[in-house]
Amino acid sequence: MSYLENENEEEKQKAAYDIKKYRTPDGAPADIVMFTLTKRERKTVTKTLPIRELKVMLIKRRRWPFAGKWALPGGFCNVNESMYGAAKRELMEETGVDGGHLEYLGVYSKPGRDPRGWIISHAFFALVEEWMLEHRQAADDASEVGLFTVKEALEELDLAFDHHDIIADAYQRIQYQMLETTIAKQFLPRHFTLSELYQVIQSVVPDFEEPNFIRKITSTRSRQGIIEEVRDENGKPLSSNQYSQRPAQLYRFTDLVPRLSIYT
Amino acid sequence: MSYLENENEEEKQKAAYDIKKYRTPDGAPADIVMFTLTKRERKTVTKTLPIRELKVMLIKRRRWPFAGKWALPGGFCNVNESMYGAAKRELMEETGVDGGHLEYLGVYSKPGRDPRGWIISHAFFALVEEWMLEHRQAADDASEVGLFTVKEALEELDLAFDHHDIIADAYQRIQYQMLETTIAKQFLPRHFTLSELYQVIQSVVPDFEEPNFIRKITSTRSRQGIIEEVRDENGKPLSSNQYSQRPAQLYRFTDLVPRLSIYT
DNA sequence: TAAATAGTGTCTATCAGACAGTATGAA
DNA sequence: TTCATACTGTCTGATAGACACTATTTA
Repeated sequence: MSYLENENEEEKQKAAYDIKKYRTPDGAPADIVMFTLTKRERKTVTKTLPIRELKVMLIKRRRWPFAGKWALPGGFCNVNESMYGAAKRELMEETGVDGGHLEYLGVYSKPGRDPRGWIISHAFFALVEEWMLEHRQAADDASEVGLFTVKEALEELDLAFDHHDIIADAYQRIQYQMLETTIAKQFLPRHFTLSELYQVIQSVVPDFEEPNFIRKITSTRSRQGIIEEVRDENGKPLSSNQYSQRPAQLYRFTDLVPRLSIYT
Repeated sequence: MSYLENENEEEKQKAAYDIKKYRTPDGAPADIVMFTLTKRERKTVTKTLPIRELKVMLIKRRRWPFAGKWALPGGFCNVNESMYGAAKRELMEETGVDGGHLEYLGVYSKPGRDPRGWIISHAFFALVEEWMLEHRQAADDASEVGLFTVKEALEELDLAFDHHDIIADAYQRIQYQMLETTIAKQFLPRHFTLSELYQVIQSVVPDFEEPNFIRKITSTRSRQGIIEEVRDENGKPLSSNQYSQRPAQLYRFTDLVPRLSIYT
């Protein structure tokens, strides 16, 4: 039973509604902070871990506004898609790949942030693999593509719009998530050694230090937990000596979603 | 040095830019999930804790669309304010109070979510005190105001728009935050007993159970930590027998921001 | 054999978890 | 005195953190 007296009243109100009575936004783009963890083999005598560095992908704007400045890749949302859909489409256009981790970051709506008008931007962050960024085709409103360390992007570049703030926020978010969730798996092969895991964490959260890392993660939490040893069909532990002389046990993430609490 | 050949080129591009080339959104409202923890004294012989219940404030819509249905309070963002500013203004209009915890939740943009057109909604959640909701004045597009338990709101009411999803997401978020951050302080007086804290946590996260709660929180983490005993000017511990026969030690939250990690 | 990384032994202090027992003040 | 709530004692097994030690491979 409707609150309105009758259907007729509803129709009348609907007809009287004027969507253009107030000023409306001039656009709602999705901007994406695309993080990748580069992996560069070291040319040393002995086997060793590759150098991993967290980088962010930027494009140089060709047009007004902020022509010539580095900016986040992004594009306007269409009427028939959700913001997440727009971001997914953008990510696909930039990488040519439909995959990877894509997550909403927040809204950026400070008045005056875009000289084109009232533009409410939606930031996402994506975790992609390095090779995904190589197939990129220069889009219409962009020219060069660059991969920068987060430090470079935040401290050395003169970024377009409020993209400096967005990248800073995204960096903070990814650091939290690296420690509180299992997103490390986005940056690792399916099977990995504990040194690799440790290195991945450190390359995203430089302050992270845990002298007894292996001991700790293999003893308690993880054994009931978030990672597990990889074994072959006979139950024999699998190891790899790709990055070390002595072969190291391989691990994989389980599907367990860790829940943290400050009260337990 | 500019990427453009000269200032003239920039002016030309700017003049040629047509903001109305594409269809633009019809509005960007901020909708607020206002949580409050009601506190009802029990009429018992002996002193006891009040009953606390997590509730959400809804208003009954008077106009099309969804006239007669319960909905989140909210309103459209203006061109000269940020989304957060719009939410803050809404919160002020609804409660008459400029305070409390207000936090961004996310964007809701599924095509067709609003029959008025292309309306991209921004959800916030607020933690307010019960008395703040009493001074509310009926706004133009709303009539009744209601306080519902989250369970009622999610399971029994037929809500407007996609507000069911929004409330569900907000509920999940507040549950995480209750366990991972110190937002419990938003629901407690400045000085509180550990039973009160325990009760607040449980009223937001019903599954939370910790038999040795007092022991745990007073021994380790908290002693270096998130809460501390309240003492008078002579260093004598302060206690309260407001809710119990035997007076209980009072505590307060410190300014420490807890950092959790699955790897330590 | 030396070098490099992986992993274990071992020790101590602390913590978790259980549960019985004591303390305080109101009814 | 009884009752309700607030603690404390005490025990066991697990964990954290440090650091020396052993293991496995390559050069």
